[in-house]
Amino acid sequence: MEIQSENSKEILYPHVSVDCVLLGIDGEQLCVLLTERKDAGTGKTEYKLPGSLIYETEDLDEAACRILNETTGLKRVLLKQFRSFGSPQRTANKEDVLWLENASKLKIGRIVTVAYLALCKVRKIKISEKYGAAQWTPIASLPRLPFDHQEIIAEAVKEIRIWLDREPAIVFDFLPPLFTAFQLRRTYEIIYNKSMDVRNFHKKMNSLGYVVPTEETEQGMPHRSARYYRFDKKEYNKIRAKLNTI
Amino acid sequence: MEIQSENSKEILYPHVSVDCVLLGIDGEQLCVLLTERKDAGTGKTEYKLPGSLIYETEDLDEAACRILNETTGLKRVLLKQFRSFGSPQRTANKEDVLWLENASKLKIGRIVTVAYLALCKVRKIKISEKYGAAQWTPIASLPRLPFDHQEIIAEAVKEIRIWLDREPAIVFDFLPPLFTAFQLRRTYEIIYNKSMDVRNFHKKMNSLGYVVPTEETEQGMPHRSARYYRFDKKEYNKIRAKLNTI
DNA sequence: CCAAAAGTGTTGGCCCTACACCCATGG
DNA sequence: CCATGGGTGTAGGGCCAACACTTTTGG
Repeated sequence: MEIQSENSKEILYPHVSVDCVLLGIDGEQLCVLLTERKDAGTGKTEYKLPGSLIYETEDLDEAACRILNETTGLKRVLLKQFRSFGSPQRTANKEDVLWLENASKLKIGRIVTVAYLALCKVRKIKISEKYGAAQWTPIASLPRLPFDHQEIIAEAVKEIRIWLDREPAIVFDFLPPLFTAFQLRRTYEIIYNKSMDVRNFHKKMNSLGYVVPTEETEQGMPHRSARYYRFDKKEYNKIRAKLNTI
Repeated sequence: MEIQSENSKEILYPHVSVDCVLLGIDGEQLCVLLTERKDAGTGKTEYKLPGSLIYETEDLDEAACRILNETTGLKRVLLKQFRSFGSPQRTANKEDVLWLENASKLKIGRIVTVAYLALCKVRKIKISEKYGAAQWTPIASLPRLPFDHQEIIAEAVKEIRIWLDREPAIVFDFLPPLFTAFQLRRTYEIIYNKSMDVRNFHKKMNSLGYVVPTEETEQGMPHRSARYYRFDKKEYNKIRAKLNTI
């Protein structure tokens, strides 16, 4: 991905946007990061997916990284393009269009949006003020959202399971560097929405090779302290590389 | 998908296009359907993926169906959106842009394209003349292609395996209604690019439940005649439905 | 009767599932 | 000492991979 000059970045391309679905786990729930927008008429606070029109000279992946960075302050997060949405009905709601026209200072007709997906540690998000405050919201209790953001989120939730099947390493994006077996298991349980057998989970986890036990343990629990594990990325990549040569 | 009036169909949206990668198996090779385009300058025949700008009031899936129909005469083929391509470099080649401007009568700047994938029986394609003649070309020996069509095809080939893993029924889109075990096995071998054990393949095929033997056999072979099998879509959907309720 | 491809069974390994008890810690 | 969650082993079943011979047919 190349660095763009500030100049070329100033021209928006008002036909294509990028929206980012950032998923995270907060306690017991799968959450999505929403940013605030002020309603043009009522001034009421509403929420939307972090997203923006793309710039004239910007690649889609670049735009997604930029949005992520502007919204969360994060860089180097693995973003995956997962689907484009282009129904002419997307801009059927006049309030949504009006809001976007105010925000972009451009006449908006139809917009095709390219949706990206990323997994995050809920704690890591720093609130950037460029697009207003960001907020983690449980998937199960979303507010009314503009455009087809509801549908985009629903598709994203379906997509993470498929993605996780092919790239198991991404679960660790949900977790801190040191995590307990319980945390990892609970993460899987929340994503796949089913409970898992504790013993089988331990066996599987230990057989993987890239989830390695540390000597550290959780402190101050009212019961036996849990061991911390860490994700060994080098080992993971070694195993991954073998797969690709088939 | 709704029917559009002819009127609204006449206005093109010169910022987003849809390209279709139709894959088929011709004898021993994986092939892609390309359409002809005349080079504006030299008048030389060149090839490209079937594709077009979208119309103002057309959904992306609709556009993909339209293109498929205009190119091949086929309807009701399962098309899957698999990725969008939006590098500003896509329109770096001036010849490509010039050709598109002539074809569309519109000023072309940047274009984001949404790529679709479908599997076809090579025999079934009727040549439609709206976009020029269509031609099956082996993936292994593609000519020079405009824009980033080469990259799109490469991604499509990666994508079918993933798709096939999740939706086994799509192999039958490659095959005639009656097919031999050999044909089905060879289809898998070509797609996954590895050979398979004959006995294990038969066992697996027979255990599936939705590949059912018929009483008909291949005739006129200089050896024992092979049984024809058929795909039982009802049975497949029954099994599929069970999966989704988990 | 020969060449060429169709069709068929068995075995062993691996992985997944189901299932119950003891261990360490804090209060 | 008790309540709470952490951590462990084993047995059975299903699925996959490896492997060789007999059958049918046309020429």
